[in-house]
Amino acid sequence: MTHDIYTRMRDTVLAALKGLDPSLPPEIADRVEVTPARDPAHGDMATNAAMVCAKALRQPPQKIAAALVAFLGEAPEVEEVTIAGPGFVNIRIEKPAFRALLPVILTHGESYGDSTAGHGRRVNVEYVSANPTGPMHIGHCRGAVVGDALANLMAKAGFQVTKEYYINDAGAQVTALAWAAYWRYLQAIGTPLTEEEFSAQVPGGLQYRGDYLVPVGAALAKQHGSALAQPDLGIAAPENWIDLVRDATIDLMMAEIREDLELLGVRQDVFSSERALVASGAADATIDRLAADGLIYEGVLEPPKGKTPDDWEPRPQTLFRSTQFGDDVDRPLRKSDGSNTYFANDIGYHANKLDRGFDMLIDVLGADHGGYVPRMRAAVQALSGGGTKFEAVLCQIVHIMRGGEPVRMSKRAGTYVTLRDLLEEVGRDAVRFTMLTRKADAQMEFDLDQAIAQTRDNPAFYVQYAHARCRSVLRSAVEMFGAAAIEPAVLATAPLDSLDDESDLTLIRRLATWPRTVEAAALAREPHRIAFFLYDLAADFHMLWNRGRDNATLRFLQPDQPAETQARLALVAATAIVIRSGLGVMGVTPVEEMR
RNA sequence: GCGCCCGUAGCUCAAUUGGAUAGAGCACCAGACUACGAAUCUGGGGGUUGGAGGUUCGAGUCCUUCCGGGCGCGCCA
Repeated sequence: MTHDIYTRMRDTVLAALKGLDPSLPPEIADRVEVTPARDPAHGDMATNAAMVCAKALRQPPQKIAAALVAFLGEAPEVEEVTIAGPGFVNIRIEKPAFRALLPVILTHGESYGDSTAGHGRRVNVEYVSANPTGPMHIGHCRGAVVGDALANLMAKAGFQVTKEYYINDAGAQVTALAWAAYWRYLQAIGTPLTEEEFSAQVPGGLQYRGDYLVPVGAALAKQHGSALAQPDLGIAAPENWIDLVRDATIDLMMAEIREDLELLGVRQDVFSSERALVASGAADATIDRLAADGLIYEGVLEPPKGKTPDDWEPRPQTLFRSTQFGDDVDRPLRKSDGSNTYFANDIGYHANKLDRGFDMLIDVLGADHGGYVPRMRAAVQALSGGGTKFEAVLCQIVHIMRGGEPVRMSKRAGTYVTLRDLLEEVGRDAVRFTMLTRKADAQMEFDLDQAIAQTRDNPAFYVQYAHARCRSVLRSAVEMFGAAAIEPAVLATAPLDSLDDESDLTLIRRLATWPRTVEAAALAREPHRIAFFLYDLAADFHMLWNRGRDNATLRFLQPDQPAETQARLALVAATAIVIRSGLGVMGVTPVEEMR
């Protein structure tokens, strides 16, 4: 049986509707929902059933509502049922039914809130996937946190999740990286060349001038001496060193990135290399597969309407018929030098994921890749025959704010903020929590002052503080009554009738919405909802705590009232469990104390 | 020019995916420490949800159209 009392009530409502008309169409029944009441004056929950079913049952909503009132009024745990507005049915639940949730939470621990909504479907969540051309920066951070939390969330909601990182280690950018690392190598062995002289010799000029490659150059020098250079320490023929330098540099950069991910608390299950994929011929094989289905052709694209690039010239290209699957234009797969476009390789990669048997592929991307989504969706649809869903979660840009002013990101001005800088200044927990306080697809301002603040306007702090307070109470309880007093199994048997204050019940009702919050957030792919839930839960708890100052009977620990104390400890322990569970989804530490 | 995303209190953002009187925090004003943690809490003012139409029992949410911002638009990834 589900732990979600709203789902249970919905089942009861559906049973009532079936009683009215056994032939109620499933698509109508699907629209019936039982939701927590927004206003406590309306009761505890409400259903739209009467309005939704009016047409199918050929009866006015009021009449259906009246029938529901009669039926639900007899249902167990129901205290009162009323009709409101155009046909809402408001339901008030007996308090013991809500209180009964506490033993459930205490018994199940953090698995309370787990859902089976995912039906064990195999999902691949790909995120971060930064080029290994430098350390991670703020731009990567949001995608990393959102992807990681989304994966955790979907796992909790009953999906079988694989976390994946796609290493973009093929193409022109890593060649440019190799040249940049080679420059640092030449410097390390004392080349007479100046940076400008060197740059003039590099195809496309020297990129990646950041000093993070200095250690790479030093490592190459240590291992190879001057063997990779000309005898005069000038530039040797690229074919003699470029593969070696590129491989070594990518390895070192990836090691760096993995370290950054570790510091951020992100651990992916699978790292896939674009270069390995290309080398295996997977991309070309996939193109052949599409060609066999008649989805590849040589053609000439029209220039974009209204804005023709200056250097536009009609050009025959190898194209994928993505328009057959809803894309705006067909997409090129080969560059003029015959090599694959990024898209072609990415098709190969997604085919690889399909071969691994996933039912669903989710890419967490930067919003600047939004235009890329339709073509990838088209490719996955073509390759899977529509059997596998492709989704993208787009992350909008993050603006860093300090002292009310935006921090301009500039490598030259030295205000470039790496992920490591951010973590050192703000801390992992605050970074992760703050990144999840906005819908992914909305621009956000990351206020450094706020993220460091130890006050209510820092949600990370506020929620962690609530958890710390819970643990503080439980520690005190151990001192007062012994360790056995806070054993979940013991607390689960506590008599709970004394939990009768409005703030007690508000907190319990909040705990009751945890399962549906998890499920809804997972199905909407919106991990930020967990952050908001926890913030509200923390607020309920802090409020109850302070009520105890005015009203001693609401204090958690009352040495002369063991029964009441036990009930309150059950509430505190259950709250701590749910906070811990939610923070677990977000990848934030549930701290024991804040001192 | 076309496509996608967005526009909600002075500011930063929510809104149970079409539900009832649109909610929090910050800022502002007024209050609460004899406490198990006052790093907290209580109360107050603040809104034509960018504008205008439409769909229906019901719209911040869906459709149309303007205005304003972001991103993208053939061999970058």
